[in-house]
Amino acid sequence: MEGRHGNDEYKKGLWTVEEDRILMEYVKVHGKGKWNRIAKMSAAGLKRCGKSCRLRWMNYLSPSVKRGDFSEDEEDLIIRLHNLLGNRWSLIAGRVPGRTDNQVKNHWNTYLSKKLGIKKEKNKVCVNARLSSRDLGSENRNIFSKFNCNETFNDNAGEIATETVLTKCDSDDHDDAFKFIIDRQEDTIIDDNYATSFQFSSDDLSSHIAYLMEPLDAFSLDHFVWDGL
DNA sequence: AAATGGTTCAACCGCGGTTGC
DNA sequence: GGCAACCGCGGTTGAACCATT
Repeated sequence: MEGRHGNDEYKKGLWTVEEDRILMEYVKVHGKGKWNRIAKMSAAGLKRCGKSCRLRWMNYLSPSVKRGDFSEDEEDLIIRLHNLLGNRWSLIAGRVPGRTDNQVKNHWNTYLSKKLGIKKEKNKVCVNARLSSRDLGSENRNIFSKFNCNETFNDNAGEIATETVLTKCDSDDHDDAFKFIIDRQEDTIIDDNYATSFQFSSDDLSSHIAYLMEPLDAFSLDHFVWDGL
């Protein structure tokens, strides 16, 4: 594995103008990827590990990277996306044109989280799920302890898909009732209503439940009972 | 002017996932 | 299947910069 232990073979620290020039020249000729080859090419004369080269390109040198202050629109978008996705910086950055995950993460940690007064805390969500027989065949009712759950949010930012594993942690006397824990991302705050849906799947069954989430209020729809945050 | 403390952000680290042999 | 190389992610670090005393 690269990056383990100290390695005098490669230089660390801030990049110089000359190093940037060499890296840009390499990408111009050979394209992105195969970052570890750069240092091995003696002609390049760049004593940087592949990981460092990749990061420098992705976060700074790439023409698609936007520099400068974040606009209000960008900040609004990041806040809303963070509400939905938590600290999934890469996913968030993918929806903020020109911004990298590192930029978004830094801006959140140094500015936005303070502006919003957000404290770090684990946000586990408990869901009581009541799956009817038409969703869960009687012969399958007790054999599943975990469901893959693809959760799709929909708000003004568009549709966002996330993946969660719901772990069955309890069941009561009703043979069609289950309690699940959704381990959401840290720092998740929900301050607007938004549409969301769950797509459950296991080897032999699939179920789809859609509802409008109203944060902090218990609600139920169809055969779902929401236990709140 | 110097010392100190706070902030910013580029870069590093460790880890998990993917790919290819 | 096992292994190594590679890629990408999120958390963390620390040098540089700025503000205050």
